[in-house]
Amino acid sequence: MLRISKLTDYGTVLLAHLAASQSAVCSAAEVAAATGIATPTVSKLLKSLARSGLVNSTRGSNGGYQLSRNPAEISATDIIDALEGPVSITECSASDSQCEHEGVCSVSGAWQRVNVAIRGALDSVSLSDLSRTNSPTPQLRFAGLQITVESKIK
Amino acid sequence: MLRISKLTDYGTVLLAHLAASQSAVCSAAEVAAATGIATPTVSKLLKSLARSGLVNSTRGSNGGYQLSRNPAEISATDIIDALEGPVSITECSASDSQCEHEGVCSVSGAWQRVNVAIRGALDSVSLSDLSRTNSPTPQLRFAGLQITVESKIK
DNA sequence: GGCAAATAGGACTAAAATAGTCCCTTATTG
DNA sequence: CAATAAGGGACTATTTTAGTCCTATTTGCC
Repeated sequence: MLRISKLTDYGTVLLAHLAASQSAVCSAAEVAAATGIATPTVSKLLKSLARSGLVNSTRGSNGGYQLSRNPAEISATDIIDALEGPVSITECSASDSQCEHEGVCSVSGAWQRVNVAIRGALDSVSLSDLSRTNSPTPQLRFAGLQITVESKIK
Repeated sequence: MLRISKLTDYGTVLLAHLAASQSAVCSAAEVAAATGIATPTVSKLLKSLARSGLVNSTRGSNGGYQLSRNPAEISATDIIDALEGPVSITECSASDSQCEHEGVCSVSGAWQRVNVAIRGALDSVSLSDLSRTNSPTPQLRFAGLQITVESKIK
């Protein structure tokens, strides 16, 4: 339902923990203990985050992970790109189009506007925003509809 | 990956067809024929759209569906809400929270900003925007990253 | 009245994406 | 050279999404 995956949400929690640890090197096991997320999952996520350059890894004894840059310089877009691939609101891929409806579809064009706008929204939120302590979740209303916005991991 | 489901994309195509049919009543079968989407699927989607009030239905012989209001007054948010439930970027539900990580999670708060921003973006796009004829899909770049934005049904 | 055309609703199956675990390899330190 | 920790990937399980089908109800028309 237009939402990020659980793993991406977990990933944000991990990054927030690393941000809080202020450049100290944390092992996957430490992060798992601190966040309550299962160790193999933490391990998997940190590996992905390392591959995409959001965290630096050190191998060997006393090794672990640390943020590669300042939390203020890591955006929600960066995190989502790292863990789910590039944000794109609709699915079919330009290169190997397997869509049977070519020539009939009258839609496609304007989803781009949506996509750019969403990307802009995501760009404007940084990891430091995301890791601020949890104020009591207000119930927002927007355009008359209730918006439920909670972290999976609350 | 932060994308709308295929069914929602189909739904948009159906609505675009109804918009093009200028208030004439269209049966599910007609719409299916016109769009190339399988009849049972079209039927299912139009039922949902009717339940959420985006289209009006007439039963019986010569019955069918038509838009309940002007295409300019139907936003992307309306469509997504109707077919996927309310937009919310993270998952856990306020009422029956089953999240095991309570008290540990430092994140949750700011996803709200993201969510409101996304909702704003979606609100700014109407069905009439979405159904404009398909200009040759440009390859956008945004913040250095390639954005792939295509309709599943192209 | 009776038949045909449509939607309403929901049950069900199939397919795909997501989540989660585990094993083995490689690097580093003491 | 033993212990610690990340790297990489295979694999399974779970959940979500997609898609189909069946039966009931409503309406128009002959």
